Amino acid sequence: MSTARTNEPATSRYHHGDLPAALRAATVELVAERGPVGFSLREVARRAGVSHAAPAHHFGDSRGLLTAVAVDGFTMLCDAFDRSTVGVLDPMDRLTALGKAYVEVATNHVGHFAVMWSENLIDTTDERFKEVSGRAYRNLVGTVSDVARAHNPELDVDAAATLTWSAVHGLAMLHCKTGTADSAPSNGDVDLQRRIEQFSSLLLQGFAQR
Amino acid sequence: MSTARTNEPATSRYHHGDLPAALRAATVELVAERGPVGFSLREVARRAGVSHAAPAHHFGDSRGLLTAVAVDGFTMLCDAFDRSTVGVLDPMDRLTALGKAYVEVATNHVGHFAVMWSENLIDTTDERFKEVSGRAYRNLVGTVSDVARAHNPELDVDAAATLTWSAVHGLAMLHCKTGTADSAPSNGDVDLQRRIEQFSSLLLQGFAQR
DNA sequence: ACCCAGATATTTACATTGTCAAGACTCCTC
DNA sequence: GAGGAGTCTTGACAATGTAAATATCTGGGT
Repeated sequence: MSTARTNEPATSRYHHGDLPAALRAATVELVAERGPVGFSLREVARRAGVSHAAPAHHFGDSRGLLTAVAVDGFTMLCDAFDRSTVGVLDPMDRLTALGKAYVEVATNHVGHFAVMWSENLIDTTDERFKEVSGRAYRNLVGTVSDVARAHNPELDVDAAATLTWSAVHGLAMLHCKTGTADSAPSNGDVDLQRRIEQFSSLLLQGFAQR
Repeated sequence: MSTARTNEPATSRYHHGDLPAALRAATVELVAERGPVGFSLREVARRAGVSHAAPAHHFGDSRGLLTAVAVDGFTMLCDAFDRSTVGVLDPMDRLTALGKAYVEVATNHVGHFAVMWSENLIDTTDERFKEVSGRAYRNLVGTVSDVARAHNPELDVDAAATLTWSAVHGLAMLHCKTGTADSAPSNGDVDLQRRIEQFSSLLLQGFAQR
């Protein structure tokens, strides 16, 4: 009879089982509630049911944990990008699909998303972070480039890509209200999904024109 | 013989002279150095040469001081908007002028700018904040609306305005690196001024098309 | 000239946080 | 079933934000 270790409540054991995962989850939850600034290492430890110094062993410091969460978020974004464009051939349709995927991640993973763009809280020089965030960006740039190649050879690809990235990022930022109540310039009450379609349409009209 | 109060070094006096202004200045400086997260009320007080509790009397708490700085920033933005469009009649030229003014403020007032968009650190329900940030936004929306009226009656003004705001904001965000070293998706080495011109061109092409 | 009320700044105090170092516990391997 | 690596806790320290009590200055009325 082996002891039913795996069925025992994690709280009763000295070793947590999968503390890193629990800490990531608690972080995401906390950030979604209080915003990236309301994050606290000790509160995360509290929610995971461990002592305040436990996270250090797995993630180093506060920045390390948040960076790990940011990497998770960008990984999800890359996956969503890939899923959204599989089988889609027309470059314009692909670009629209990327936009929708971006919004989807921003909406369904508010905690991750807020951390991903809190550049002051994470280590943007982290290798894994650079790799995965760069991959997401390159996916977008490549698709914009395809649009140009297909519809408008004279398009400044670099400028168009930056514009697209800025627009979709700015939109997500304006829409992503974590922690604090509601904010200033009013995001309007138009839902995000519809918004991204409008953006795609407007941007693509500009891109396709020669 | 009146005592030369006004000529004495401020440090020797119990009363500071204009502490609110000194605290705002110290805040802007500190944020420009260490980013909005590196901000600390005690450090600001230290730089202003007063005790750590002095700011409370003028700004309430930490959030109050940052909110005041954000209001200053948006006020400067509104002023820059007004200055940039005086005498400019064509709606498209006006819109481009607004974009340049925005970038100018973002570039020349990094500290203010970082605080303006740190929604988690300021009180976005503050009346003065809502007034002045709303005014800036309305200025932009109105101009986009004028573009539509002049060149394309069928343009969805609301969508176009949000896109413009998102784009210019996203760009400024990606470009505005306070505190931390350098960041991820690489803003490229194209300078901001040129970038905003490219954006204007691309966006306006899309807007003008029917 | 004097004094006092209100504004301004300091001092003291306390709870919270991030990080470090030292110790306790557990699990796996030999 | 002992040892060692990995995991978690405990205790401590400096820094921070905020509140309350105290000290100092300023300006105006008498």
